[in-house]
Amino acid sequence: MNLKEFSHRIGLSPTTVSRALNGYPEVSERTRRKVLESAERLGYTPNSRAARLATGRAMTIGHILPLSKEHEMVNPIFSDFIAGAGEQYSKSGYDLALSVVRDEDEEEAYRDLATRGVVDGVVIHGPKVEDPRIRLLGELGLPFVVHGRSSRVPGEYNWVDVNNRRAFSRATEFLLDLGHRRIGLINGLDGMDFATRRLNGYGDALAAGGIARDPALVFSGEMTENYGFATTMQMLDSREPPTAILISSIIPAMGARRALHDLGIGIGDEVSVVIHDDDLSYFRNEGDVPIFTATRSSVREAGRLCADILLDTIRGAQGEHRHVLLEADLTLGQSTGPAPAMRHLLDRDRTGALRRPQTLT
Amino acid sequence: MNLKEFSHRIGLSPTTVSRALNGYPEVSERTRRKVLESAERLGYTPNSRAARLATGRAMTIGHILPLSKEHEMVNPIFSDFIAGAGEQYSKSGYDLALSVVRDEDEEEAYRDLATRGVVDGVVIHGPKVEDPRIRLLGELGLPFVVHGRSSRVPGEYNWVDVNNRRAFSRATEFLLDLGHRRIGLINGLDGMDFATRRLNGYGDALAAGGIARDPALVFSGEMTENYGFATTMQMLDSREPPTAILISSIIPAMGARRALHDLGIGIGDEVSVVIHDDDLSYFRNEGDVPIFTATRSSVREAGRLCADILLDTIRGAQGEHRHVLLEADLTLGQSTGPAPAMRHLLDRDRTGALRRPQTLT
DNA sequence: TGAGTTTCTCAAAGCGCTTTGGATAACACA
DNA sequence: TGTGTTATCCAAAGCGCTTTGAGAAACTCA
Repeated sequence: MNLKEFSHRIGLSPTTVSRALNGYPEVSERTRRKVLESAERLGYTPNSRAARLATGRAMTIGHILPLSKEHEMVNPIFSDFIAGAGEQYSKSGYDLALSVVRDEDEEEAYRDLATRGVVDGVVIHGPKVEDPRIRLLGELGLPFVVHGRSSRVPGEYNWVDVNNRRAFSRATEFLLDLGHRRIGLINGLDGMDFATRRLNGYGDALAAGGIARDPALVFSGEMTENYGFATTMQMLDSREPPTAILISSIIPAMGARRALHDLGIGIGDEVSVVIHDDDLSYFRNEGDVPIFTATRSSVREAGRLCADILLDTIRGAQGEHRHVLLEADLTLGQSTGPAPAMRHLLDRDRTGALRRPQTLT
Repeated sequence: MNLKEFSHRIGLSPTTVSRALNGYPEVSERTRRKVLESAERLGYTPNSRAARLATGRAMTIGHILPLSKEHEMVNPIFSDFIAGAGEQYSKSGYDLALSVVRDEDEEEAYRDLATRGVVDGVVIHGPKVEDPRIRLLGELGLPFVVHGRSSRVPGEYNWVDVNNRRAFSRATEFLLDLGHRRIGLINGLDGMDFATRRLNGYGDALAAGGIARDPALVFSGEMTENYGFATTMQMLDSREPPTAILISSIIPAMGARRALHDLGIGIGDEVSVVIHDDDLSYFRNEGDVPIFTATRSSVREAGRLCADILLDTIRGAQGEHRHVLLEADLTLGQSTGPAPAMRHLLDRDRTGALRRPQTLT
């Protein structure tokens, strides 16, 4: 049923019905209620295709899901982010358009979305250092928000990010306080902005503690289970293995755990592990005492925030660009303990931080 | 730039340009090339909003991502499925619309997509036994394909499914052959069609082996890491613990592994584990010898197949509904070995199946 | 009762494309 | 030169809605 027929059936003009449905003030509350109720009863919903053409608004937000060239891997945080953002879109009557493209076609995909007019704005995922997409979208005049930030990009833009540098310097400090001196870092892919910031945070804390950075203890790569396994194996197989490891995501942490178990090394005992936890819905780091000591920040919440900011921008919130910097909280889990050399201090332990991990057997 | 201006600039009529761009035969190859090239050069792309209204086609496929009520969990296979399907959509010039809704609003969401005319077809994810969505979409007249199947639903429909029953009966037989007699099953949520079929497959093999099903060894729930941990703990804490466990996904398998390690039980040694592996891109069960013995079937491939079938249906492939039943292959990993009581047979082992797992230390 | 206000109707333009049908131009062949 | 074919053009309708402006009807208040 279309507007013409519907309005005819309920004895009103198309104009009035359209106004009633779109909340214009020229129609009385009584009529509006009547229209809304009749629409419900007769099952009339305006055709979005027509409305989009008429208004010039797509009422749609675009997300681009790039498949990494190497492993054709999907970003594991993507679906939780989308869940958060999608919730907000629905509330505001917006749809979500998802384009799956190979890495190298990503810029073209943004251009395409813009010129075809199928979205009113987009979200940039996984920004790299000096990410070219930010400039591109500025030129295209398409509103956007970045999940993360991009270092060394001139100008202002909307973003929502975790304070990665701070999170990783705190995590490193925490390990230093426990007496660890050789601390490994299993980081994200080189060139990713978040990975750079985490590396800097790690470096900050080491420098403050007067410890030299050992390149043999720092890894970057795509964050799979196997990557965590292989890097952990490599570190522990070396002449000077670390006593603690920092891991950028819970997924490679699974691999690290597997490596440590295979080697018969106790976690939180002989080797401590701290992870960054995106609070993925299908992979919660939970329990009375969480499995891993972690810096945590909900990626779903970040999705909600990005959506809110983008929708505000699209609805014409003039003025400055908006930024949200989320602090990650450090939560204590079973995976950390004093460095082996520090074990004799255990009796004197009075801080929660130095408590030995619970054992479950 | 719109069609009018573009066609004027290149000295052709809008009609001819539209025909050239849409591949109609009334235009010569020479002109078509000229149009295509000029469009590229001047950056003209038809406005999709207008095209959609004019043609009555949305050129968009809808996917609904329901958030489970209990844990607000996102289906972890969703993003890989989408990656597969999305690839095919792009190739055919289709867009993907994603709606994130709470569980209980899902049917309403399909209705909405249909009446608003924003999609030409939809994919049904995670079908339950007697899933009401199938009937609903039939009534709405919206083309669809189901990823999975739904038992006890009358009538025909398009689907792509793994032979879950066969996969799990084979996995169970495999364990029986290794001498296991008490085999646990950590399954998906009750009521999910795939979970029912897997349970049946497990039951088939036990029955064929003359073994009674012990309800204390069968679990169903949302497939999180913690679920795998808790159920494994519970089973092994019982008076008659299993010597082997079947797990419906690699994610709870992580939890099971954690439980076994915490209890100091050797995997593949004291307790064997077989998983179903969806071949998730961020969580591959790989290695020279895979971590887990597994029944494997790529969910991304399933996404591609679903997309192909749906697009064919939309493009008017008349005739019967299409079905694809994928067989899962059983791949041997490090997580299985003969049942403890069978250990004395090891010397006589001549089959690959009975080979003890490699150890990495 | 008349002026002002509110509510609704009507007619029409416009969004930018697709699609149809008939007219015209260009070309080939006899 | 005429006929038939092919390539292009033009004008116009239509997709189903939004939005505007002008005017009629109903109501409110002095």
